[in-house]
Amino acid sequence: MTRRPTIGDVAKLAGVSRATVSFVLNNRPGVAVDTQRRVRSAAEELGWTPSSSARALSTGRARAVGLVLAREPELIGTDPFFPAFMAGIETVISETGDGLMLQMSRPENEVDTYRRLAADRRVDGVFLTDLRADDARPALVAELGLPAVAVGAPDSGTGLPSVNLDDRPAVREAVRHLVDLGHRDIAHVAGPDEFVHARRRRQAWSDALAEAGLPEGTLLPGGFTAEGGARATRMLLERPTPPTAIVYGNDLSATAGMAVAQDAGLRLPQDLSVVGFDDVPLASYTNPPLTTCRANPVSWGRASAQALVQLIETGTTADMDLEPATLVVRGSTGPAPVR
Amino acid sequence: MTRRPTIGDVAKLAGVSRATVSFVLNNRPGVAVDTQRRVRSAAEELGWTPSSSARALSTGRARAVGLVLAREPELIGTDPFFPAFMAGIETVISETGDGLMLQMSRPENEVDTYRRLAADRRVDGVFLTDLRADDARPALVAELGLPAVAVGAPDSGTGLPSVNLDDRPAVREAVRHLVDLGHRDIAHVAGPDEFVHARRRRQAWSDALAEAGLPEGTLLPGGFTAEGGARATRMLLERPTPPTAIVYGNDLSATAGMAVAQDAGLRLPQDLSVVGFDDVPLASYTNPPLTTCRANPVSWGRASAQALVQLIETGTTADMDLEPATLVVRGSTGPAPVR
DNA sequence: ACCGGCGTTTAAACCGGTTTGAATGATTGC
DNA sequence: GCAATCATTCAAACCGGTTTAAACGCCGGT
Repeated sequence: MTRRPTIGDVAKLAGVSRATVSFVLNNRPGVAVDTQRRVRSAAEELGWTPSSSARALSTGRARAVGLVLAREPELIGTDPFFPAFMAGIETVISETGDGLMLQMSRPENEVDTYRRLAADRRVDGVFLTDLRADDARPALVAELGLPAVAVGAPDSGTGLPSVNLDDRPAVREAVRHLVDLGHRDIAHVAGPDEFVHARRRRQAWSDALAEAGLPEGTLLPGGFTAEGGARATRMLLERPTPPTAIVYGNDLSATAGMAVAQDAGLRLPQDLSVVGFDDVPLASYTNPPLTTCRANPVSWGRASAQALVQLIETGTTADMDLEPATLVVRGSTGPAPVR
Repeated sequence: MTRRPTIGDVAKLAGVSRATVSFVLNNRPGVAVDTQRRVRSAAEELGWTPSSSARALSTGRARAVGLVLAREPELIGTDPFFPAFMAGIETVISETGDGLMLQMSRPENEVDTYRRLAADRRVDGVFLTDLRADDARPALVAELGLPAVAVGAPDSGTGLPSVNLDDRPAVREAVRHLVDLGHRDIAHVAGPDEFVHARRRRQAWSDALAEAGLPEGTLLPGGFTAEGGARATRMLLERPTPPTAIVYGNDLSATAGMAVAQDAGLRLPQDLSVVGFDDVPLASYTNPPLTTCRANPVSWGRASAQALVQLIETGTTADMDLEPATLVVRGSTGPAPVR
C-alpha cells in the first residue's frame, strides 16, 4: 500500500510549487490556463484529493455541520421527521462536499454534547431542533461562538436565525374540518409540552375551538408515543361523554389510538373521528386511512442547511418561513355521530 | 471574541513546553505528577481542548466513522433500523470522543459517496449496510484501503469482517407457529430481493415450509413499503384460494396488509393471520396487535461499532454473531379458518 | 538602456497538534 | 570524584494543506 499522494507530489509532477497547486484547486484567479491544465492532469494522474484535516487546520473551517439528536433512545426510531430532515440537509451540504456529523445523546446530556461538538471544532455550525420552552442551548451556542440555526422556533427571543414551518394552519384546518362535520367535542392528545412544536399544535387546536365558538376541549398528554396515545385514548373513551373526535399530536399516537378505539368496539369514523400529524408512509394504509397533517421535513432540512451554510459563510442569515403544513383528509374522519 | 486557546497557551501558562502538554493530554508515561497537575489545571483554566483537525492532521486519524445511507429518499423515514442502529454506534464511539459522519445518497450514487468519504479521509472506517447480492462495495473499500465492516452479510465471500444478526430463526419460528395453528397455505410478501437480509428472510420462510412438509408457498414482492405490502396483499386476496396466513418482510408492509385485509371485510386473525418483522413501536398497538419478529438493532450497532473501532486500531477483528431475532406472538395470528 | 507595471509563480510562514532524539539535572555505582 | 544511568523535559521536525509578500520574466514606453 503506497502512501497516498500529497499536494507536494502533485506539485512536483506538474513542475510547479505547492502554492500554485493550491491556487488551482481553489480556482483562484491569476494562474495561467496552461499551468492549470498541467496541475489538474497531474492531480488526476495521481488520484489526489486534498486531505480534509489539513485543509481544516489551515482554514479553520471543518466543512461539516452538526446535528444533535437528543431523544430518549426508545423514541429515536419512531419519528419520521429526522430521517427526512437529514435527507434535506444532505442535499444542500453534499453539493459543496461538506459533511454531516451526527451526535445522539440522551436529553440530559444534551448540553455536554454541544459543548464537545464546539470544543472539538469538528463542525462549523449546528442545528437546534426540538427546541423547548426554556431551552439552554441558544445561550450555550452564543457563549461558545458556535453558529446555529433554530429549527422551528419562530416566536423565540433566542436571537438565533430560525427556519420555520408553521404547524398551526393544518391543525386549525383539521378542527374546522371536524366542526364542519358536526363535531362539538374535540379532544387533543398532545406531545410533550416542553417541545415548542407540541405546544404550538396544542395552541392551534385550542384556538380553533375558540374560533368556532366551542368550549375548551379535553386535553391529554400522549408523549408522541404509541403507548401514550393508546393510554390517552383509553382515558378519553372511559369518560361519561367521550369526545366524538380526537386530534393527536402525531401519527404514531393517532394510529395507536385508532387501534384502542376499534378494540373497544367503536367503528371509525362512524363513532369516532381521528386526526394525526406527520403523514407517515403508513398513514394512507391504516384502516381506515388516517386523516392527518402533512408538513415537508425534507424542504425544512434543505432550508435549514442553506441558512446554516450562509450563516457560517457570511455571519448572518435571514429568518425563513416555509410553506405551512396542510390537512390531508382521508377516511378516519367523518360526520359526528348523532347522540 | 478572543481567539480560542492553543496548546501553546497552555504550555506557557503551565511553564512547560508544548510537547509536555501533549504528553499529559495523551497520558503518556514519563511526566512528573506535579507537572501533570500544573498542565491540567492550566488547561482547565483556559478551557482548552485540542483541536480535532490539528490532531487529525498529525496523527493521520480522523477519529470518526462513516455511515452511508443509500436508500430511496421516500424509504428513508420508514425504516426503524437505522435510527436504532445509529444509536448503538453512538454508545460505543462517544466513549472515546469519536464522531459519526452520516452520508445519505441515492442508491445509484452510492459508490461515489464511499469514494469521497475515503478520498477526504474524514473517516477512519465505514459500515457497509444493506449489502446486496452482487455488491461492489467490498471490492471498493478494499481498493481504497478503507477499513470496513459488513453489517449482516455472513455468507459473503467479501473478505470483510462482518457482524451478524440472524433473521432466520425468527422467521422459521413464525412459520412453525402458523403451522401449529393449522395453517397450510402461508404466503410471503418479501422485501427487495437484492438485499441480503430480504433474501434471507424469504429463504427462511421457504425452508420452514419445506421442513413442515408443505408445498412451496406463494411469494410476492412487497418492497418493504406500505404501498408494496398493500398491493401484494390485494393480489393475494384476489386469488381463487387466498392464503390463510401471510408472513411479511417487515412491519410496515404487514400493517398496510392488515388494513387492506380488513378493508376487504376479513376479520383478523379469524380469517387471516399476519406476521411482520421488526417489532416497531406501533406493532403492539395495531388492531389486532401485530405478531412479529424482533431483532435488536441497537446491540447490532454497538457490536458493529466495536468491531470497526478494533479493526481501525489493530488492523483485524473477528466476525461476530449476535443473538438471533425471535418471534413475538401477539393477536394478529390465530387458528387457521376451517374451509 | 532603463524603468514601471503587469501577469504569473514561488519561498516561507502559518494553522495546532504529535513525535523523535537530544539535553538536562539528579541519582547511583564504583 | 567521576562516569553511567535514569527520569524528566524540550527544541525542532513533521503532518498537508493555505496564504502572504516578494520575486520573476516580459512587455511597452521614454
